[in-house]
Amino acid sequence: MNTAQNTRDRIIELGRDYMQRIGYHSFNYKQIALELNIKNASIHHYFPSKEDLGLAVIEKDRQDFIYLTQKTKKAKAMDKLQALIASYEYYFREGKKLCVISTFSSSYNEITERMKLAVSQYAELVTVWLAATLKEGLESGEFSFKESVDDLANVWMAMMPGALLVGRTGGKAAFDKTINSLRQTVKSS
Amino acid sequence: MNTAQNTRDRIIELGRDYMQRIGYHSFNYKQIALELNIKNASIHHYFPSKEDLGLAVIEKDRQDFIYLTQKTKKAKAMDKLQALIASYEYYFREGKKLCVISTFSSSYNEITERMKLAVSQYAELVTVWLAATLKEGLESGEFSFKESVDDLANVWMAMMPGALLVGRTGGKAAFDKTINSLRQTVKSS
DNA sequence: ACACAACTACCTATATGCAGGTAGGTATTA
DNA sequence: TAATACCTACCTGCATATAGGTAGTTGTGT
Repeated sequence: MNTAQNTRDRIIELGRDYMQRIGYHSFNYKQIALELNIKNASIHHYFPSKEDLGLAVIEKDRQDFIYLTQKTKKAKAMDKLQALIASYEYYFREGKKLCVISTFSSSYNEITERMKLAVSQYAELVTVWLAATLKEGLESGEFSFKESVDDLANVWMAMMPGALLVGRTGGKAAFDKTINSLRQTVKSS
Repeated sequence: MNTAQNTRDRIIELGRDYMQRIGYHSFNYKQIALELNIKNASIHHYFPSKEDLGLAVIEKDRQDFIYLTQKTKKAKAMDKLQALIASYEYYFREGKKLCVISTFSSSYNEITERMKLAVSQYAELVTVWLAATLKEGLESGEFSFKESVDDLANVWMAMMPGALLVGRTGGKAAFDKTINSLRQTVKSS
């Protein structure tokens, strides 16, 4: 997904990266202005307010997720889940980042209504996809678990960002353990 | 634990509350100065730097956790876990707060080394207590699960804050579902 | 083919506001 | 009289945002 061609796209990519690392509010225009060799004001040319950039980052990430789901459309259920896990492993490896959803969830009480809506809808989209994928794997006999599909989708939604948080304080070992436990949830009994 | 008598303690309590709601960096001295009817500079009298207050908040929360473990020392394993869960339910109910550990984990890449150490040690303390409690319940026959005690402790460490994050975007229903699934982990087959 | 209008992608300079922090003073209590 | 618990009055730095300008490009009518 790192196909940033023009300045606008590069701002979104860099912005997303910083936000995932240090959070939406700690991130500032100066950092990316410096890296892109443009001025602070030029970022305002593309994104008049910080909220605009925040929304663009959420939308970009949502598009990337949709792309991931389409790319794996014909894969086995486990491979679909593994594709998602892989991106989380990438986040952790590259600077202990959080995912975009948990980044904005962390700042949820201090973002605008439009942003809250955007994150919530994005989170719902992922939840629905997870539930569908779990159901698919269950029906094909690939998975085995006792919880309801919806409940397990919820568990995944909580544990994936949870693993990233735990990994920040507990290091790679803690992160890996959590992800492994997560994989086991579809192979219980 | 809300037994704030003197100004110093009240600053810690209010500081903790704000940090859990909006994060360590978004929180500022003015807010609590206003609520306590003192001036910004007076907070610096007790906590010369923001880091000092951050460390005090972590330490206070750690003490509260230790108090919880001692209060439930002779309780059944499930009641111990339930006591911890209850505080998370309280966090969610009262303003969609995060727990202190996940609050600082969220800001992990932008806090000082001393704070990182304090959070990590605190997280380790909780993990160890969880593992001990899970082991206790398993050996007494109260619990039943197939994972290793350490792995399941890790799952709890990830899912409790995860539930709070999920609850922010998905509302009370999502939070409750996740917590229920968490409870089921000690009763699987 | 050429003049001119309009747009894109930046720039400089500056306003505004706020956050963390300090210096030094006062009032109260032990 | 010394410590404690505040205060007033600042400084500094930085972050978001705006106003207004320039250089180059693209489109359009005659």
